[in-house]
Amino acid sequence: MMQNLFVLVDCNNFYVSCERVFEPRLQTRPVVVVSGVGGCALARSNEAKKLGIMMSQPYFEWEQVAVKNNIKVLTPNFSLYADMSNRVMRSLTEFSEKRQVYSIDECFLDITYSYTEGNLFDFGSKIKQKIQKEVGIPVSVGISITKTLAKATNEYAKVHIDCDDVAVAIHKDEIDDLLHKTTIEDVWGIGRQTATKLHISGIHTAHDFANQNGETIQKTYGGGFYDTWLELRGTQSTRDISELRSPKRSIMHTRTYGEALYLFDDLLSCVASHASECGRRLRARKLIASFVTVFIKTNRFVDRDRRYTGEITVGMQEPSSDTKEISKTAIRALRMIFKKGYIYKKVGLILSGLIPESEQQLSVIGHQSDKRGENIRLMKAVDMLNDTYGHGTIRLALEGMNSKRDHYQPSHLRSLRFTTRWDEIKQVK
DNA sequence: TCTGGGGTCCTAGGACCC
DNA sequence: TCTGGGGTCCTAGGACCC
Repeated sequence: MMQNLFVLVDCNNFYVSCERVFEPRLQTRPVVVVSGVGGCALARSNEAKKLGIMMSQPYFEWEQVAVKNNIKVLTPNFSLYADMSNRVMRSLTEFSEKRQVYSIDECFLDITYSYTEGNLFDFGSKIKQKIQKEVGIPVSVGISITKTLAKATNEYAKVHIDCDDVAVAIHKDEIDDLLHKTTIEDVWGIGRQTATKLHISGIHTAHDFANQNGETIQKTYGGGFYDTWLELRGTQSTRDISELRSPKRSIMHTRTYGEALYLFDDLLSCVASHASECGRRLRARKLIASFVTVFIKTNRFVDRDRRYTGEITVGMQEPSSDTKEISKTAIRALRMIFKKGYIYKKVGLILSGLIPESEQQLSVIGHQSDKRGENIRLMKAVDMLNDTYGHGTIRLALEGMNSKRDHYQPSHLRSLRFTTRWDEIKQVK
């Protein structure tokens, strides 16, 4: 039987690396990209990691460290990252036709059939060099016989400096060694909760886990973990790994607000602006939605008796991408979950039951479908104007005009959109 | 004072059917 | 006086990922 071969290419400290491509002065300085002003750490340069800043750690906990060590703190520039990601992924097509873009900074290549001869380590190095040269982003490469093992191999390459960011684990002894050196929480698919349970059972490494009884794993931890168990043992699981993954299942927009929201009307304008944003993304993908989920949450760090989460999913009258319909449904949902007396911090909206626009049922005849045609033209006009003149130029009256809750992205900490905006292109003096 | 946002999948339990 | 069992679908919530 032929052995499968998977490559995982993972960009190192991706957001930070993108920033450094366009601002070489940041090359030697510790850099952290945070989720927003006063937010959590999303990406850290190696220097910042060494200073002890943890992933997702809130800014106020490391503010002192940042000041003392002259850390450059940036808010994210997602249009830049998305564009850089596309460049990386495009460069990778040369190495395999079977490619799965797993996230903005990770890509699996299935080279089972395309890879014929030569040293796999050299193959990995070639990938690394090409991406560095063409895009300027440093990557790590892990190669093994299942995707879960390729993930672990990649992690190994990142941690062990002598690997030079490339590692291969194909033969039994190599895989055994890898499993011994991989702690259980570093296994792909095993998070904090499960890791805690496993530690209690005396399972501390990937090797311990792989040597459990499969049936016990399935019974105790569930089917998802059985897949992980199989993959660590070198058997490809049934998890779908093809490029042709199912299309998007949901679209969501959520926000944590700086100020306290306690009136129904406060939440109403949040929900309305989420509806607009979700509608815009929906239309950009030429989809219509069947269900709207609304949730409202109080501060999760507050005492239990002051905490509340309301969440409900409501069907649309008919699937649609019309912001007004989405908003109407969302407000109906909000009425069902709103409780007076709580201080809300987070409001979100999720659209699901997504269907291609082209499959819309023409359910109603007469004036209603005329009206629908009118609405579709209206939404197109709104999207066009907002694309041209900026988000929020045209919005629903409910979203409010002068609200502090406007979708204001503080841009003074954000780098320029070098690759997607002519007026922000990098200038050479 | 301060603690992100956008996703997917699995499971348990209830409703309902035959 | 007794009160099956299997299957499916839906929902809420949890766990995990980046």
